Amino acid sequence: MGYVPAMTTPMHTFIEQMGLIFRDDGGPRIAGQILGYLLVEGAPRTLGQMAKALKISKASASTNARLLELKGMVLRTSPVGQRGDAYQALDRPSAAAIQALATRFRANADTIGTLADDFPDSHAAARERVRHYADFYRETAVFFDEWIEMMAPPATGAGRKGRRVTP
Amino acid sequence: MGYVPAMTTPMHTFIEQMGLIFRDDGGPRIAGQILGYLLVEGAPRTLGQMAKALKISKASASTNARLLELKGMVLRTSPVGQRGDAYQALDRPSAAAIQALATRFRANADTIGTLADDFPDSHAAARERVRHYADFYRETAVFFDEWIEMMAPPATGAGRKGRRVTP
DNA sequence: CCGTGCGTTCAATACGGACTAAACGGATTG
DNA sequence: CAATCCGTTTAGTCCGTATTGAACGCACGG
Repeated sequence: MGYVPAMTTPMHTFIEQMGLIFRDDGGPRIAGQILGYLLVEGAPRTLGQMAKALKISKASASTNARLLELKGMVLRTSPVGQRGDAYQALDRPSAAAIQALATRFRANADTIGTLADDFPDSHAAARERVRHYADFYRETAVFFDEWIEMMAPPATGAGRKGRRVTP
Repeated sequence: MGYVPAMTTPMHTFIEQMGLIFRDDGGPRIAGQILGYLLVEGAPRTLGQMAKALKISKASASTNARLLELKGMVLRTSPVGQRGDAYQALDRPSAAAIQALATRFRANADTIGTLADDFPDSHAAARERVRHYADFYRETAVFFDEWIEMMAPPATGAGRKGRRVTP
């Protein structure tokens, strides 16, 4: 089969960049590319479509799409009258990312705080330092939550155009 | 050489946990351990001390300590009358981490926003979606900055013992 | 029932990056 | 200078994990 001349549209560049960003965040590059692809497409896309468009295996598409779903950045739909599932980018994917960050921070705060409680009195100063550290984590988690809430107005006006899809 | 019976204090557990947290954040495990160690110790410690305490090579200690310094989570001091440098945990290491996060978000927002501008009119809807995405990044970065500022009262009292080392 | 299309799971591979030992360079001390 | 003592650089190893091809399970359609 002949070459596709590797024509690179701005959309391609964006998708590639999303992969890099995701990678820098410590995640799989391909998950970022899928998110980018779904953002560009807008409408739901199947695993087969992703695989072909991004030149990856179906297995990789499946794994990473489910990862995105787990992170709450992508919605999985199973439209009636269609063979398989389909995935679709959410309006505000990064909100879910922040949410996850808040959760992790809270968990870290708890873990560290508990450990600090075990410090013996001989290390009272260290115990204080570590507790402060844990406190910062916890307070930051709270702050994140407030930010999420502020950005996603649930009902009371001020809510951009983001209408809520009644579940 | 004889075994050290692997006696594990709560402090050790904390240090180990810091390594795991750092790893989950996508960084080198050892950098987290160093930060944990410095938090426990409180006072400045040299590369040699870190290497021995954490059972790692000097090279690794050097590399990861400098990484922490780069991230602004650790302070490098060169006390007069001492042979080498020493590192010391900052009062609020995680503030620097958030700061870095804000910077990355801003960079991401810029990159994505620029790429979106290149989208042709045939993809106007996608362009809008991507722009929204970039906007969220940017606004979140601003929010992070405000949070940092709120947590670190710059001059007006409350300034703990953190005197500034005039350079 | 068989054949087809789909998503997931599994074992194997490839790749990247952490970590190390050893060499290097620069300053200090006798 | 010679002898150390540091910190950094370098080249190489090792380990984790992303990614894949192939096998599997399942639902539908003939």
